[in-house]
Amino acid sequence: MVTMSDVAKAAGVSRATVSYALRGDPRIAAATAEKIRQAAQKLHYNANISARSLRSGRSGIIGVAIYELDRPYPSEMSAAMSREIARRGYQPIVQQTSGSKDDEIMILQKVTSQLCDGMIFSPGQVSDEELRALSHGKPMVLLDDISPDPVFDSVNTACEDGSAAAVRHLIDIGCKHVVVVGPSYDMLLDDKMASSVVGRRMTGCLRAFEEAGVDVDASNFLPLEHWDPIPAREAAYRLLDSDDYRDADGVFCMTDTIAISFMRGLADRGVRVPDDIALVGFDGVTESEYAVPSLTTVRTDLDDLARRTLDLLIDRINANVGGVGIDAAGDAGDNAGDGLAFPDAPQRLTAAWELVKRESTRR
Amino acid sequence: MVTMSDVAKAAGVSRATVSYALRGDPRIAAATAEKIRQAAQKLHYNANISARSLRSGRSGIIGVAIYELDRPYPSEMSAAMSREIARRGYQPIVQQTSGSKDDEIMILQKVTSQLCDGMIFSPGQVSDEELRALSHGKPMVLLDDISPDPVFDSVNTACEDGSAAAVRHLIDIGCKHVVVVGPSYDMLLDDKMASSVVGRRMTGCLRAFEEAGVDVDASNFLPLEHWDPIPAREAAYRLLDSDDYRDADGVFCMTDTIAISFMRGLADRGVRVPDDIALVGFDGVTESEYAVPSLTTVRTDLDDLARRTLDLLIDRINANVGGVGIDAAGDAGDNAGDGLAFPDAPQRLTAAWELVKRESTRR
DNA sequence: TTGTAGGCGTTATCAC
DNA sequence: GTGATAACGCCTACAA
Repeated sequence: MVTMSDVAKAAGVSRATVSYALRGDPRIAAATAEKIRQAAQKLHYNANISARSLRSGRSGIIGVAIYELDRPYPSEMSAAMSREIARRGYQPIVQQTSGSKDDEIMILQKVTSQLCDGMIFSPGQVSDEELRALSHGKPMVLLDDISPDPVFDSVNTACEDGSAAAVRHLIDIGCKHVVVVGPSYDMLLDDKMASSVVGRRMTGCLRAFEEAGVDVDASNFLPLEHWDPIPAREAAYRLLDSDDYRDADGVFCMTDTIAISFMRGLADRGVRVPDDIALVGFDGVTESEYAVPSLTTVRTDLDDLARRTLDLLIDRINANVGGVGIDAAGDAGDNAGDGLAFPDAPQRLTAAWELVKRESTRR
Repeated sequence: MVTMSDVAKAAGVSRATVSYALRGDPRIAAATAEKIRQAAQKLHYNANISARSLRSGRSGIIGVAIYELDRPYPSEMSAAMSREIARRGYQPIVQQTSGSKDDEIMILQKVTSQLCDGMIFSPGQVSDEELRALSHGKPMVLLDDISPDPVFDSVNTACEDGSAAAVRHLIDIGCKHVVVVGPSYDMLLDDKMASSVVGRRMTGCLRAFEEAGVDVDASNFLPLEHWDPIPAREAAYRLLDSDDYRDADGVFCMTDTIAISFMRGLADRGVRVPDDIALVGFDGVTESEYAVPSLTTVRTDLDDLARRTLDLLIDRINANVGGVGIDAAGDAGDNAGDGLAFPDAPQRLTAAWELVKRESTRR
């Protein structure tokens, strides 16, 4: 391994000078800096991240921790985040939380919060308060976190407006009995109605029903225990087999993956989409465009999502630099939260989206 | 941040004792060790990875660097790798190489080879020799790397046998004119025929054709500049529009993503699968099961792939420890078996696979 | 069985 | 402008 000392020796200067020069400190003479850069280049020098991180607390890495890397939406989102992180001059790393709480904690404790200058996290089981403790004062932006009393910045998908648009579209094309696949009707009574993704998407649906003058009951909702392909496919059988849903002619599935699996379930029974049942999904994954029939969906603009997320995160990272530098009196990060020179209130943004109309609702 | 000193103070011992105890060194008395563990637990102590890595060169992290995280196959593969890495007690991190050579180099230089005890890499543009330099002596296992003179261990998909099975299956169900989508017929003259994924898959196809007594010419191959959805969809139009392929009745696409896009292209023109044209893919992504019609495919067993990959990698990591430390009596059982302090020759394994027959070839 | 001490490569605080 | 020098938190020979 070639270290800073090697570069210093090659350039005939001290280690300190190398450090300054490579980091672009203006105090170093241009000629010296150039000489040092060339020496570094020739030796294929690369700063040791562990050493830098140990000494300065900064690594140049931004971490993305996400649930289920093997599903289309999370993986396309991670890819978009990775690209945007790289574009901002940071190194992206992605981690899979697999949905278990221990896993999420482990990842944050062991890797992300230690190694990363900032984190992008899609919280599953861990509460905001726990996250605060796990973040070690490092900046973090949450995805689709709607907790009533937010601790971190977050960027959300357009749950309400998007879902409302989906249901409205089904009604517009003439559906008389629209069924929403995902939530249970009982959800209405749940106190998480306003603070969870499913609750907010359901709220959007209800708004659309109401605006269209449609009375809603349990037969407008087909609950899904897990938002996975197999239960979603079987949900289609349930819909077809139950008297409650027999005249259903329009279905809104809360994710594209559910929609595509549901569509497969309909195909298993020979039900035609959109002729017999029209179908709308949510997310706008690539797969939705290539399905047969292609899927109408509420597409989240992932590039916009990534851009907004990194705007927030990098602002916080830069703010932290100023803060940490003066931070001689221990880790004030926590207790000074409501004080002066400290971060403003958590922001909450929504990513751009659009309803993409395709064959599954073409009538 | 709570350091080892804090734990030492809380437990009333020295830092060294804490280090030994937490790493399970048998020299520490059981009672002392337990006391230390409890103190660490209570203080929520977590070893600082940067410090550990700087001092010992080991971080407990294994990195996966892969091309295009937003495609189904790579993302499902990364997820399988992540799970297996975690199962072995390491922390997984995933990075997207995006296919550019600079990117691959950057990732290896700046992050992976520095931070990780071992790497799993799916090489795109970088040659084996360059990789050797970039690896900094850290163990690495390559995926689907078929270079004639391998430097690293690798685990491959069953390119030849899998492709042969795909083509054979199309012939078995009665296809008279099978077209392989992906490679160009000119590939045969290419010197990378034996050392690239596309070349080896093509070799498998040729074997199946030959065994079936089918004469092959350019009309059995439909080249694809990029293995992406849009060109694949358009390839279907090309197939239908060209006289060369007019009587094609069976198609083998070199990946599932190509197959599904191609199938979409056929649907655009009202061509029925499998009635008019039968279709086989390669990979076995989840999506292939939910497509309509469901896609017959050469499924790679990703769990098996991950298992074999980590068997190789962790062996090398442990061997490296033996080499680096002066650990005389160490677990020589593994590494000192053959030869001296030098690693054995690169191994090359193939992941389990199966031909999954589905609707797209049901006749 | 446990403590002491030195150093991993970098950055930051001083002098010069 | 540049160069010594001291940490950052941990690991590990060696001493006790």
